Amino acid sequence: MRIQLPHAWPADAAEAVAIQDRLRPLADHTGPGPAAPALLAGLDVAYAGDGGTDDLLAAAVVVLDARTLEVVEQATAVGRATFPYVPGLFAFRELPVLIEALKSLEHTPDVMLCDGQGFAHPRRFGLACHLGVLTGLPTAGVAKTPFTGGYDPAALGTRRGASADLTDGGERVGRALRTQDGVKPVYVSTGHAIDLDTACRLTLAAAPAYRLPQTTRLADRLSRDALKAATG
DNA sequence: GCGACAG
DNA sequence: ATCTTGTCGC
Repeated sequence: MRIQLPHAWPADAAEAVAIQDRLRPLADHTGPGPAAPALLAGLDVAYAGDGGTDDLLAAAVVVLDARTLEVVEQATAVGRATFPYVPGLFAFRELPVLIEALKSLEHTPDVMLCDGQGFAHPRRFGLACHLGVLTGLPTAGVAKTPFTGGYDPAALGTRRGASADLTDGGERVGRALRTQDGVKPVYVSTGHAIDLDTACRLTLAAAPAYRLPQTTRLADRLSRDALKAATG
């Protein structure tokens, strides 16, 4: 797919925050998004380093048949970090190499599931929102741990499909979603061009057997393999 | 002021 | 994210 990283890239945290504030209004959180997507994409990045600016990064994108969850296409890209890891500015670290991997994709996914937050972010503009705005494609964030916001554990059922609102400052920012019976929930939030119900429904459909959706699992494995191949 | 903090 | 053995449980 053809996409381009913005020419201007932040030199520091203040500039990065300014960019998030400027792009935030462009994210659509009402959807409805793809009701029956044919292609799901999963993205992840593996690192070799301490979280600093010279870490080696390996990005991976997997495109799955939404119905069978079989791999249709996959791509990787390796590069150096352009930004240190800063909570809340996570996207500036991973986006460049993720975009590179996406460029070599022949298929255009109907929705992309990101490893991290979307709207459930201190400035309501997590990685999934950023990637959605840059690509124009529907995106959702599926994080392994919560970031901004909290939920009432007592309100979260123990069975697969159970969920509880993630709220932050009285605002609903996402949902804690149980993808397997008795397993820790994942934290879903909207990225762009999708609504929370659809994001949760697709996440659940992509996670028929394990806690994490197959998109995330395969992208995670592919990114590690790519990093290992680049490192030796 | 202090602690917490997606990956 | 990454560093990592054994171990509890189905």
